[in-house]
Amino acid sequence: MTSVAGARSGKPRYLQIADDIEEQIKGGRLAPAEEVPSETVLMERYGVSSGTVRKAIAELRAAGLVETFQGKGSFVKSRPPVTRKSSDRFRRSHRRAGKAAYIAETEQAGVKPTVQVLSIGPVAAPREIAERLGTADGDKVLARRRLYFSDGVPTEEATSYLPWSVARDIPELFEENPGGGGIYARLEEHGHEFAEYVETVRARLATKQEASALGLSPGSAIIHLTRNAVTTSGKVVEVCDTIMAADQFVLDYRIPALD
Amino acid sequence: MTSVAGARSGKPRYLQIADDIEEQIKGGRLAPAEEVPSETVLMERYGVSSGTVRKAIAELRAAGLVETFQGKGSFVKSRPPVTRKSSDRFRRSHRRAGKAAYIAETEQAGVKPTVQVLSIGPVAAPREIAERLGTADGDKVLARRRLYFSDGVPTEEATSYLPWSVARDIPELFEENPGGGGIYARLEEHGHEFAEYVETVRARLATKQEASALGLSPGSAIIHLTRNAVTTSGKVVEVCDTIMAADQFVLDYRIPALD
DNA sequence: TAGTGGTCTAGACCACCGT
DNA sequence: CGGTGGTCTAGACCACTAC
Repeated sequence: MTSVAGARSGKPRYLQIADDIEEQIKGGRLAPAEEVPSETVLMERYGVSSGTVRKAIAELRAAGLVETFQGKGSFVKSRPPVTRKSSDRFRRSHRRAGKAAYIAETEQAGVKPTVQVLSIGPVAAPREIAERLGTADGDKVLARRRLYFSDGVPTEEATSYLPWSVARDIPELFEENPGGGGIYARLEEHGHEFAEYVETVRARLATKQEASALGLSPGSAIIHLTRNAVTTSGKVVEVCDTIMAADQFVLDYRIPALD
Repeated sequence: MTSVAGARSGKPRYLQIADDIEEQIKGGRLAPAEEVPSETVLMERYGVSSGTVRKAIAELRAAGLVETFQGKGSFVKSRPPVTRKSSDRFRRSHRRAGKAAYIAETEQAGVKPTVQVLSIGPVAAPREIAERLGTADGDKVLARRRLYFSDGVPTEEATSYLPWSVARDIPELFEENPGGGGIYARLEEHGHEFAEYVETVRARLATKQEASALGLSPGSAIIHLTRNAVTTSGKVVEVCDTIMAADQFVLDYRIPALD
């Protein structure tokens, strides 16, 4: 019956509560990784019902300030270090030094990189991938799916697609560890000399699957990067499709001035 | 008392409802700009209470499929055309043809571009901008803030910063319309020959201000792009800071293979 | 004034986590 | 087991829109 609620001061109660907790976080009174008071406690403290508290927490989650775990509670997010993806990470000199692109760039950021291979094997090429590879929709391609971690935190899920005609001759591409310098080094050893890489960047909200794969709260932003590796003969020998947690990456690109 | 609910088939009811409506949209049974049935109707149709219907609609809103207006209803979003930002948009030939970068790229996408100048004038350089320009924090710089529209829909808010020492000699930079080819054409006319542009891409959720400036629902993803314009003498003569609606842009970059 | 979405209540049961 | 968050109900009142 109450009703009461609503716009005592213009602003919805759940936003007032969210703002209050946000200030406590930003003011340091709630430290990173610390547990936010439970819903029961907050209901009593603010004199509201469960639904209102839950909307407030949902607001904080959407803002990326807390994450919640069923049965455990809500916790202040610790802001993880940013990994900078700079556009010189594909230099041959890195590969000659035995470093794949991911290792080269994250080491630079002072983060310990690890990789987990999720699957390697033939698949039917999805439409967009086939278009980029210049093959037909559904053609057999080699897919290498892997998950990258920075200091143990999953940050990036990447799938490389290679035309079967290219991949079948290079046995290392079917190994979990393709050897020093990564798959690009192996491709160059087999006569595929790279001329350029073309990257396409999109950003959007994470789907449920992506969020859980990267350990994100639903509603987080992700960067979707697709890269074509183009050889001097103009052939696309690899397409890499990557989903990254947006808050952990900054992408740098240099564009030469042209006429 | 009921309770009932919960996991009849593993999946929460509100997600089932959201999925059902999503299929109706993707299957074309709910056309773009069409009104989604009202909450009252949906409550009856699915036999659930208001809260459940509201969560389902919230899910669709988060996925960017519908937008809702208080007192009017929820409507299927018409998917606006994607503007592709390709990395050759700074070619001099575009400028010689009298086209600024934004015009060149959106025309290509078949969209009618318009620009609204929000402000032009001296400001104290924010820290990150000063760093990029190579001046001191708080130095006087010329700021040009403008809002870009595609087919009348706000899509991008950009602020250009130029060192005062560069800007003061070029009167056109203080005009709303800097003339054919945009400010880059004027800078080149005054002896600043560009060597390269360095772009930094970030993605995150929109703040409240950004969301309202771009007409987005809060919680939408945005792309934050910052560009340095570097001359052949190595000087940064402009820094452009841009906030874009993530669902309206795809960024393309070409990275030459280097040793 | 009738209909819409926006907020809120005071409960309920479920699923998960720790002890 | 008790505590946590996750889902849901069946209402209520408020604010806005359209007629």
